Amino acid sequence: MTETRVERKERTRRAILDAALELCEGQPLAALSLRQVAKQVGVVPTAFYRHFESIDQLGLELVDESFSALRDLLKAARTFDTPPSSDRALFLAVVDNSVKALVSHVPRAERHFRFIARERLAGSLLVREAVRHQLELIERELATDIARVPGAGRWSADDLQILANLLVNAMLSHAEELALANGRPDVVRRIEDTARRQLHIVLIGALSWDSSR
Amino acid sequence: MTETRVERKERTRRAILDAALELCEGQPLAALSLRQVAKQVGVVPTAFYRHFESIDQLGLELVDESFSALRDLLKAARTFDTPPSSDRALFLAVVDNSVKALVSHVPRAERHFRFIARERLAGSLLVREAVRHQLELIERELATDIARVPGAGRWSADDLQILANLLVNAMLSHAEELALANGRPDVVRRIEDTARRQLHIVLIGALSWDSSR
DNA sequence: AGTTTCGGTGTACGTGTGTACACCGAGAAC
DNA sequence: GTTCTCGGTGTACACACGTACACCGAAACT
Repeated sequence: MTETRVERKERTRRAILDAALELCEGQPLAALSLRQVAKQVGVVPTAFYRHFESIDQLGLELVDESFSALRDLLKAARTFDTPPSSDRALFLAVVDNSVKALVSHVPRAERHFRFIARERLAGSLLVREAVRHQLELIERELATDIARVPGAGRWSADDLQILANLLVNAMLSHAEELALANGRPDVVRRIEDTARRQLHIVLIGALSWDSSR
Repeated sequence: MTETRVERKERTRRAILDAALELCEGQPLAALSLRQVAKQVGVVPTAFYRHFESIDQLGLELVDESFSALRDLLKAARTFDTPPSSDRALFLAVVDNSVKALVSHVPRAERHFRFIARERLAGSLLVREAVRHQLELIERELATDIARVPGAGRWSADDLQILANLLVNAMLSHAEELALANGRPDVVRRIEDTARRQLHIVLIGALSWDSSR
């Protein structure tokens, strides 16, 4: 009625995305059928094609959705108005901020992260590549941020990349655990603590690491 | 003929497991149909039930198969006839041995590891739990081995667990990369190098980490 | 006011699915 | 040599699937 046509279209598009995300819980996207999604939305199967040309395309959409907020959040966690002076203090602050960002954001988009965890290695080729691409972006952004800290000269470009990879992998595995924690406060706190300590260990190791060894 | 009945049964059982593993490439186990597997084996669909009561049970079998050799290999990589004297030298030797074990073993069971990577987070509840259980065993075994090195007193039980978790997660992500490398020698070498450096960084960090900080 | 656009409908078809059931035939047990 | 066991067969059914096609009706455009 008072609803314009594009609004209406956007609404059922969202409904399809949400339905897919919900029906996916506990099974991979590939095991999901068009008809299940359509039924959940309350729409006839063929209507699906008005919005997505395949389940795969829907998957790509969900991947983008899942990462868009997170990447900004992580980058923000590494920018300071007045950065700590020593390398060590700076790193510890970055770890704290990043872990806090993760712990606060993941539970707010739990279903999305469970989706990512599932599809990262089990999804179709296209979806897997999309996830991998996003993770590489995060890794690269982290590497360039690390390269900017005053004492970063000690690391070669190779080692920077490797360090960033180690950090992102650790964060990823904790994000996956968080997404499976169902927001239970004690579990979340334990994961948070583990993540912080692990990242500390890594950065302490990195600080006494010399690429020209 | 010259083939006994149990031999024959074991043979088609193996054929079913292999067929499942092969058909699984690029899709999750849950998206696999009984009939596809049966056709691949060259057997009528209902014959499947003579060996497994469900695809899920077949999955559990594959999980056990995948891990049984690896765990022994990793434990062996941490036992020395004459262990190095300093903590640091010991750790570096352990890292080298473990990485070598991984790099030599994973490509020999590539399909199994791709299977594990896929099912670890995307499989059915039962399969996921089986994988998680195996990983926890590896983690625990690593933690007790670390606890035995002379200078391990510096770490609390908590921190030991956390350290082992960090190491296993790093190894896991590299094992997954290896399994996807399709044995391409340059890629394998790069992964091996990355893994070794990352584990070094972690252990250097751990060595200058004090639980009572 | 008349026409076009387009999200959603309803029907219909061929195919693949899990599984129930009766059956077979050769190796094992007696 | 007779009987039993049991891996594998063949048929059959009800169901869910993806998708092609013609159609509808209201918003959007002219």
